[in-house]
Amino acid sequence: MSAARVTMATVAREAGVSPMTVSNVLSGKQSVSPDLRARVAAAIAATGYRMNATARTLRSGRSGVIGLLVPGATEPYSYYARLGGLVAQEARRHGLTLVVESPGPAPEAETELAAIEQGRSLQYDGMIITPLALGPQHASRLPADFPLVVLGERPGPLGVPHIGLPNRDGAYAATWHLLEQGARDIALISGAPTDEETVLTRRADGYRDALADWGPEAGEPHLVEISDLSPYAARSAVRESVRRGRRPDAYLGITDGVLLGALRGLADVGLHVPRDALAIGFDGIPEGELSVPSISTISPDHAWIAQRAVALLRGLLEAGTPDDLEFTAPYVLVERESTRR
Amino acid sequence: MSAARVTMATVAREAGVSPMTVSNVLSGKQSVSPDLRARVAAAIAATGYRMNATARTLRSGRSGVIGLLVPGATEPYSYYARLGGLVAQEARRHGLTLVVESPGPAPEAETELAAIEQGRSLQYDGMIITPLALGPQHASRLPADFPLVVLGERPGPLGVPHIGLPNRDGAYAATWHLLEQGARDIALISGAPTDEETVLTRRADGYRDALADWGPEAGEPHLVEISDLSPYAARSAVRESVRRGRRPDAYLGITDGVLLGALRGLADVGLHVPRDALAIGFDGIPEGELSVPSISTISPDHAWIAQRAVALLRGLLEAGTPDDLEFTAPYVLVERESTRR
DNA sequence: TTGTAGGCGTTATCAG
DNA sequence: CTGATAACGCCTACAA
Repeated sequence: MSAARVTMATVAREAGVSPMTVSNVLSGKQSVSPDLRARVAAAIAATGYRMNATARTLRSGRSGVIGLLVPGATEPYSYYARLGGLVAQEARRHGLTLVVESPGPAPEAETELAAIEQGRSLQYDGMIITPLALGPQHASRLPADFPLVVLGERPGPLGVPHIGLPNRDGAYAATWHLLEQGARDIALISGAPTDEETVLTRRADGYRDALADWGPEAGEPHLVEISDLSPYAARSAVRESVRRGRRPDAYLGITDGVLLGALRGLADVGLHVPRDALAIGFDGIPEGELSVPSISTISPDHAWIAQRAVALLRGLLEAGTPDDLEFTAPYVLVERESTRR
Repeated sequence: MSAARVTMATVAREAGVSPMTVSNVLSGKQSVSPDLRARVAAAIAATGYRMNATARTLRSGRSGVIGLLVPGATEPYSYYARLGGLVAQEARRHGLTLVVESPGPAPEAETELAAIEQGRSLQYDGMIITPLALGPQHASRLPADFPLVVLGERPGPLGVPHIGLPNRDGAYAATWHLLEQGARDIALISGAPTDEETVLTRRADGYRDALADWGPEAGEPHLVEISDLSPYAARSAVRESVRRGRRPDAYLGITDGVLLGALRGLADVGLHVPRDALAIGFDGIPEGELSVPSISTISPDHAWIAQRAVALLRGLLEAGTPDDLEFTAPYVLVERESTRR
């Protein structure tokens, strides 16, 4: 005995009304008399009916689902896990469902494009994306008629709303804070510099500018180079750099995750923060408050970003391209144990 | 000028074939002559056609999407973030797409049921769920004809495949390890005990049994009670318990996240692990390897769980209910700094 | 306020 | 190997 399919027609028959009336009751669009409304509700309960969202989407052209594309959300100390939660909450407030797509942490343009394609294919109403690998050269391959909001450094100027992070200014503030705390030999822990403008180059700019503005006694820029932005890479890179005799009096981590890996690397060689070196990160992940020592950080306003991203996407859905396309998230410098002498 | 809709019919016209042939080329079900295959491919490229997965799902009854329901995946130190990544990877290997639904960390049965309903409504082929609040009393409200695989403690015996964690045995092993390392006053950091069988009660059982088996000198069971399973709750609970004069020589955290919060709480009052107390957790989250000190833990085999969960779900999709419904994940005790004298 | 007709884009089925 | 037909479950548009 296979369970009979229950559709709106089934419910309609049970309630003695037309399918359209069932639809109206469910969507609450048209006004339906209380009598029928009750009969339909009873019939739904009796039949165990559940809406087929797929059919609704096919017909109406709207799914009520938005996608969030974040790289490496399942990696340890990922900034994106936190952001994802806030965006989901904000989406729910507006009656939208959020689904998260998270390709691996390796930034591959094809993977990112495929994830966008998939969201489009699944008829998401739009997506909020954080491209890591997409550059201006891929701009033409982004679907033109698919609402997109870009977070973080953008792949060149597209006609797409964009929420940037305060990368340069934040890194500047972080570096300045280290200098104020007495640091005079600050190492930046980051990936190899590139020609393109990325989050790495922007933050490195802020770091260098701060050192330059402070004056000669701020010391020269110095990079502890890591192969990827994982805490693991940072751990071994910092450990080896210390073993090779490099002993800066402060570290600026390109992300909080990287900085936490660096702290672990320092512990590996018996060094202690803030006693032996100061340290500050970037991202404001919650784990930074719980670590020992807790880490100072540049914390962009994640709630602001989530709210703005969803608002921009909703604007795209309802009103077309807005006037203002460029936004930069506010930030605060959070001072914790890792920069306290 | 609005972009014209491009459907299979458009492609078919461009290629001079029927829509059915386009469908066959795309799905690879039927064999199509190389000539037509090439013409269709060219037409797809020329028109910029993308499949509408919604329509395909409606007609075929299969979406190729499976849902993963994990509570609090975006919370700091969540065990589920890690697991989600592995399940996604495993699903991809089988041509399935995984989407993650993550209600907040608060265990509310209605929220969990709603998330399952939503997955069903969106025509997911099935879901892998980790119910926190669902109990036997909700069993009847689970959709009967919707493939489900349950992870963790199950809401009573359902006719549903279930992968359990080695909760009792793992907690036993963890406690025993602390005893072997010399601990004689071990506190369990956990939520208030309940009547129902939950992850909390199972792990507490293992803890108590190990103390009993060791003998009188193992000391009495002692609970540091936390209001929820977050690291924040653990931090304040442990800190306050120390301030009230409680000074056990070891802690067993009900989860790694809880234990990391506890370490932070100990640091708040100037206590150091492993010098002043030993500590071990449960879950094997990657952050436990990176913290200072790194934490010993009971680490269930996450890859095994992910693989088995997807295999079970696929079995449900293709072959109906399997013979074996009950599985328990293997685990290893990972010894790190937090239990090294 | 309620009902009827038709189609959203795809694929199952079966005939050619 | 290819194509015509119909249907998946719902909602837009319009009529009653």
